[in-house]
Amino acid sequence: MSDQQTSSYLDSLNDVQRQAVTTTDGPVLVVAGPGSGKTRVLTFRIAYIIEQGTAPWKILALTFTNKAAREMKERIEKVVGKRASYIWAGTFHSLFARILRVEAQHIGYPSNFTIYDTDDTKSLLGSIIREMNLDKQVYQANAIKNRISSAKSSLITPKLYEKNEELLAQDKMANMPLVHKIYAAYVARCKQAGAMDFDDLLFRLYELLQNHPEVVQKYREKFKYVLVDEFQDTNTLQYAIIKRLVQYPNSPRNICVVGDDAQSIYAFRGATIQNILDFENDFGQHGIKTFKLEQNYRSTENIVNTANAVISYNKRQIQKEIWSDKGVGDKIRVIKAVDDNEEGRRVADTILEQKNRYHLQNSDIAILYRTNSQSRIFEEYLRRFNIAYRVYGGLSFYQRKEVKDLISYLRMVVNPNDEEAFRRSINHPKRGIGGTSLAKVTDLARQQNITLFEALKHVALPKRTRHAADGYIHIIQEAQSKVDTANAYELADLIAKGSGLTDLLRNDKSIEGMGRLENHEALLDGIKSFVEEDTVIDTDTLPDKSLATYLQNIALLTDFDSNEENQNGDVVTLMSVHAAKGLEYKSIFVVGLEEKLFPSWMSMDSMEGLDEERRLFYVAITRAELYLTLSYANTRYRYGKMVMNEPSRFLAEVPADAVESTSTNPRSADHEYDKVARQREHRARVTGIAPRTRRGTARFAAPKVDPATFEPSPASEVETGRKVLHLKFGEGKVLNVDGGSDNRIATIHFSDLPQPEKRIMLKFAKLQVLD
DNA sequence: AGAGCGCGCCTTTTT
DNA sequence: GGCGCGCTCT
Repeated sequence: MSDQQTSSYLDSLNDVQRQAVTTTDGPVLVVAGPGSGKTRVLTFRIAYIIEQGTAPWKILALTFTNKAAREMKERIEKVVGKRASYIWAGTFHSLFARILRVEAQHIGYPSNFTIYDTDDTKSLLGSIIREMNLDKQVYQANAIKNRISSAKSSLITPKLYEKNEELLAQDKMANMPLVHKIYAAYVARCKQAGAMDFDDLLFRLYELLQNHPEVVQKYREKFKYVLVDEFQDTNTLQYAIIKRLVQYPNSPRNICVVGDDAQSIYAFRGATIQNILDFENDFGQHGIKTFKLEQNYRSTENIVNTANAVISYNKRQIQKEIWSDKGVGDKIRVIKAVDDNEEGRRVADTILEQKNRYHLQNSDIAILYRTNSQSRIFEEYLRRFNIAYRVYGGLSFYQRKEVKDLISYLRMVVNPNDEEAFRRSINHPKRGIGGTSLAKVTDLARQQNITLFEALKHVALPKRTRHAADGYIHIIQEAQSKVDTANAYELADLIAKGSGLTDLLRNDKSIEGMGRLENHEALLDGIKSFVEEDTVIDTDTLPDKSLATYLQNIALLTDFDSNEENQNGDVVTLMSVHAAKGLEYKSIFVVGLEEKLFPSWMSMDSMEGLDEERRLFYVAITRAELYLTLSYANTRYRYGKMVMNEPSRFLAEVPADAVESTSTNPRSADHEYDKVARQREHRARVTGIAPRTRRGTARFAAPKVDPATFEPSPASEVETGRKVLHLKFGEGKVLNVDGGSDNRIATIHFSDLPQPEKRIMLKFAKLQVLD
């Protein structure tokens, strides 16, 4: 790459940023305030390392969300080109899962292991608690899940737990002395099922690196540069893994961590800002360099000063001075509403007003709340005001019941040991295998130490039930027999029809039922587009379109990630403050600023809890570029009961001179609107049909090309220079074809796309050669 | 074995 | 105010 290009992006940085980018060797700590260009530093740093001659696949960049990773890769690609796709950039969970699949045999797991999500974990814990004859009111699956999760995050195995007086005492206090037994059983059952939960993806990797010198050696040699984003949100376990990778004799210790103690908001998940302090100790004697990014390029002075004032109420923090030169800006507006309905209406009303007055797009605006359940009321009023919106978080697409039902069958096909998938699919659709039969199956499985699926094959059952069981076994095995030849969509289609799931949903004519069918079909569409149109992403691992690969891909997706291609609509964003981290909007509404809600009642009994809530408020405020509106309601409905709320203490911490003095409440909504709204509300109450929310709708793009006239050509005809048509991406020109004869990959330029260049596997893609 | 009904829990935040 | 689970009746 030319010096010119190098200097052009380095020139766009300020002094500290540039030093943070070019100090590539040895340990580096970057303390980055909000809006200080942290992502720019990270991406330019990686680009710079590549330009200095390091191969992209020797760089490991760890983030917390897929979105952050994707954004980083895209921005690096703009500087260094397609080489960027070889960088190991991704979330802790997804990259570690990738390594674990390769190394699975070392730890006695199949490489096709299942990833248990939160529901699977809770359900398995429920089974264990039931089998141990414990009172589930006392032993709550959720609480135990958290105990186990934090044990794993602190590197405590069941064996260590059993010997840990402090943990045992805590459990006794909570009247749950047998948690350690449940923990041990849970780990054993996961292993037996060939499954890992989210924490296992970290913990098992840690154990792998700990116990297998040749494996840790391999990855130490592989990763010459390690970068960690949002370091303040790492937990002990994550930091332990990082250290394992970079702390060894004669290591260059090329590690760069970027974080902001003021934005640490995941302590509840075991994250600890202690890691930042420890980092300075752990790497202190190896010439650690610290850079503080203190200039905020995002927000007006009013917003930055408010944020500074608020965070100063926290005791422990790394000293820094965040400043802005973007001008004073508008004052902060506070909306005081009598109840949650009025809050919803006034926020929607203010959004309209801002759109008019400042010429804002919907996409310039976000509403942030403490708990996902608060979204409903805003959805309602935005809909009434005809403002397009999108809700992030809450139930993700892949957590919907009807989606999980089909996926549980697919999981059985890939990993028949998967206990939770078995339990979920065995009697849904109903085929007459209820509790009694299942108990027989479970008994046999325990007796002979075989999986539930194996036990089902051999257990003695009444004739009718046997027949039903054979039907279930047949459909799973039929799919299994094709697993090596059929792609994910062919198998999913076979299962959807063969299991009776599609028919079951088709026969449900209720409104909810139709929504479920829609989601079921959206899932199948999604699998289809995975098979037909997916581009090459993981160049490192074997790219293929198998069901196993599909399941691996979706296991770690959140609501955020499932629809990046076509979410560019002009919509107002609604999400929790946690989900908003790293994002920015011209106008931000932080709502529900009430005691017991924000700060949450759960964290109000401790200083640490309150400090974390305050950091959360800090994160919320600092998302705003130009306009910040805070709102609260005196009363709101909770569990259908009206509760009174004091305004949040955080409101009192906002400097008075930053707030609009004339409390210019937005004029109350006009009467015409109110009348319509009331009528609609009345109708909803009478019919019992709630207005449909937008959450349940399908999110997969319609093809740009008319499928009726589309005629795919044989892959062999796709050659460099050819003009081709792609169902989803439209017309494109083949720039290059590489890869072996069996695995040809074409680089195609689609002029209609924001990111025109796609790498497409010819084996699966359907392309029509035009000339 | 399944349908129907009532009870109780729920709401922090996420990979 | 809604959902899931378990109990009861068929």
